[in-house]
Amino acid sequence: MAEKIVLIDGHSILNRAFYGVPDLTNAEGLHTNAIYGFLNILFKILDQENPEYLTVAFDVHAPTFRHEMYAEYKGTRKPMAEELRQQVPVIKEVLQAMGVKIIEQAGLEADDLLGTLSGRCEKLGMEVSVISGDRDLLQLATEHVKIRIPKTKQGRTEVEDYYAGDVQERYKVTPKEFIDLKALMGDTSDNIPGVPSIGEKTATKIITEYHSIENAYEHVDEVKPPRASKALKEHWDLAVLSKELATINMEADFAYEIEEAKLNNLYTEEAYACFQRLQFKNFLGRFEISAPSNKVEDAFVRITDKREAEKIFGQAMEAGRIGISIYKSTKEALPLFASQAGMSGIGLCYDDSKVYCIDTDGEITTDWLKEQVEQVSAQVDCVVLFDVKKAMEEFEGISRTHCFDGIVAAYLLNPLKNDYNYEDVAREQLNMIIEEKAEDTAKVCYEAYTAWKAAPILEEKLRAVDMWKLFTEVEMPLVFTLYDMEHNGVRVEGEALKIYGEQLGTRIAELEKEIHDEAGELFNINSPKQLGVILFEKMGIPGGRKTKTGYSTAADVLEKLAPEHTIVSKILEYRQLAKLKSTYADGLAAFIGEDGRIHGKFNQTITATGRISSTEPNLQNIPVRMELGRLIRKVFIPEDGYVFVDADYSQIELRVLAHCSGDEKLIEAYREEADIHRITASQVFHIPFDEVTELQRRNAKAVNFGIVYGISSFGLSQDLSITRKEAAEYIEQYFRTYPGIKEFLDKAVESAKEKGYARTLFGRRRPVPELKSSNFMQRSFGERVAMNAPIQGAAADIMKIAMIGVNRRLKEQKMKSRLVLQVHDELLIEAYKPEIEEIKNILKSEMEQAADLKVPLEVDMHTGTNWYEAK
DNA sequence: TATTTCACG
DNA sequence: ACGTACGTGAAATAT
Repeated sequence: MAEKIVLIDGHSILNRAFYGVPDLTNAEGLHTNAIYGFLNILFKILDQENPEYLTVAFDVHAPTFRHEMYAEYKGTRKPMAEELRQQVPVIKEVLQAMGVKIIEQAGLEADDLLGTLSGRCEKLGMEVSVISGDRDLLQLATEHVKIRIPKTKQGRTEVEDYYAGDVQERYKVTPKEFIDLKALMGDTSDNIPGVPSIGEKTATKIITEYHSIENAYEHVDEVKPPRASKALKEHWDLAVLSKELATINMEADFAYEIEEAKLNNLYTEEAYACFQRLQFKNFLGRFEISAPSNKVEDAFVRITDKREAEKIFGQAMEAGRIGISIYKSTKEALPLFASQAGMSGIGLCYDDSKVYCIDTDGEITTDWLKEQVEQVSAQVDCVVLFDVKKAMEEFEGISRTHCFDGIVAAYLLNPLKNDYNYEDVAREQLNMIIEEKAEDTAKVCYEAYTAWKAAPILEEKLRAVDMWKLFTEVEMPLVFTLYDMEHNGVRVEGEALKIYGEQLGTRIAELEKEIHDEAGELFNINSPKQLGVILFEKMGIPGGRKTKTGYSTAADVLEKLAPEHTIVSKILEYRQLAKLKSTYADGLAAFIGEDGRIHGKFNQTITATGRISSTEPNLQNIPVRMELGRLIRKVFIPEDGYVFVDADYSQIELRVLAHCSGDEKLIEAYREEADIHRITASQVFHIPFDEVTELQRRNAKAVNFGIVYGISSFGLSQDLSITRKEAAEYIEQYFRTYPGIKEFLDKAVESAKEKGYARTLFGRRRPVPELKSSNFMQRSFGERVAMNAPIQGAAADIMKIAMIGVNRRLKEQKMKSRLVLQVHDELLIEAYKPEIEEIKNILKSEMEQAADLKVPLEVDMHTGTNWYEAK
């Protein structure tokens, strides 16, 4: 059997993949759809052909790939979309990592490289497959050179194959004649002009008869139809030029060593790393779990002997920095008790030579281990862990001043990722790939090693981007503040919650019956799909917006219909109650612990802007706007002998904006400490303060909010139910009144475009990759993000600083009062009655002094015997 | 697992 | 011509 080579037209396949695969992005915000599609095609071809050789050809300069959708517009060559452009170097990296031969040569197009190579290989007696999305290459087909054109049909890629005979069959001309065919009919997508007024039909007729344009020209007077004859005479120069353009050079001069194209194992460690970074999980299965030749693993030691462990902890005490990891055995604990399963060992690393896994299997008890770790933590300069807050479930007493949390550091460096773990840190910071299927001992050692090894690198990077201070003075202390808050929990009255839920249940059942009666049939009201059909088809109510799956039944759509149709208002009420019952009444009840309190999680590494998030349950979205929902807050109660003190910042984001923009008028407005929205209305609409109407105030308020979100006329018009034009006028008027703000927002966008990230007062960064998008919508989103992130982020920073301060005071003064909730601009403290006044002082001063802005930070405070009263 | 809806700042 | 406000999380249904 002859040897086989596969030749790939790199840009053509990448381009095809880009438009054929829906947009994908990895955690870093890098677009990956074209790479994914390319590899899909590559693997499919390789699986089918199993060739001995493989080569991918690229053009050196590919600045003007046209958008397929614009191909019909003659001569319009759009610059390559940014989302595609950024993937070109990455696919080359991936191919290199897989050991695939890449050729590119200045001055030569990929076509010429492919043509020449296919000829050379055929002469060597090989079978050649050329993979391209471009039909131009059909001229290369012979009996041994097969042109393969992948097509994406309904998500699946199918490949059309053309040997010389297939070209003849499909186009009625030989591959060589195909060039002449192109010369006559032209190809707008490839900037080949062709002869005017000659299309595919005529061209085929002429070439099948005369076999070449030259021969046709010799018999030009006989060429039929007369229209074509005339065109050929008049535009002969165009035909010649077109033929030249369409002809692929098969004699190009470039060096190529066939042995370099020999296909070896594609599934290398480097390739594995690439695929992990790109998050191509379904390709990872192609990799054999090859044992890593990692030297680090030789340093792993499992310790079960207490004497040895003592010695090791003794040495660790002397170290400057230690890395620690925890593992909980999954084997022994029954799933039912998994949540209670204690620690069964730790990983410990304090230098390059050894990484220990200290196990509680033998005489070493968990309590002893905890004691050792806590003692060591106080001795060394730096204890590195991944997820310190979680580790504190085991090591409550760990040093609060010497900790370095690897995931928090990784989050600051890139807050856009979905999750943070030591495997990613090892890969990103240490260039080390950790195999998935490592054993417990290996895993725990790898984690401890990564912690120890990566910390100085993370520190260096944080310093380099000016976030070291933010990390050490805000984020790390916050870890412990959040731990305390979670640990404290908030008391919730389960019995009252149950009654509330039951009341909702009764009313929900009534509404359900009424709705079904009016609809005339039983259906699931919770299903937007079924509901849409009932309302807009069966009942014939004029539907509004559509979603990608059907009619929108969102509240703002239904509200417009409610006055006309009683069923719609009942549905709205049903929705509201169903939400309250499922999410809040039943939802919260499930989280009440044995101690009668909810210990929700406060997450530090979730949001892109620096805010904290709340889960299991979400305690940051307890209803407040509607009275019925707000009643839920009555079940949040303090312990006996305590009351709630609730403190919230007054318009912290607008104040941050006033400070950052330095706009004199806005700053002045805040110094007057009056109703800011009213002042805004008065200044924007040129009306005396006292004559501002409620409507004007509401509009001004909406604009103020809009500014913080990254204003757009569309968004504002939606919010105020006005036309886009009117909204645009409001905005323009606003910017005229506060020119400093306009300037600030413009600069925020400009700076983010230039630097690639938005930045807060305190140095926190948020990358904004969308700003580089060629897609208008994406780019506009990026612009709004660039305006919003510095404001929302700085407000988050300020609150974090305040929380740390408040918690520190509580501890320093050994108070019984405790911090229980944070809701972005609000803190809730369960205050011991004798301490109430002091708590108020602490809250006020720590919150107002958290940052020194050009406008005062103002805090509103209330007390109450439940959260409803205290707000 | 994705989509839709809706609760909060 | 494009089709949106910024940031979250949970529940339910559809796939």
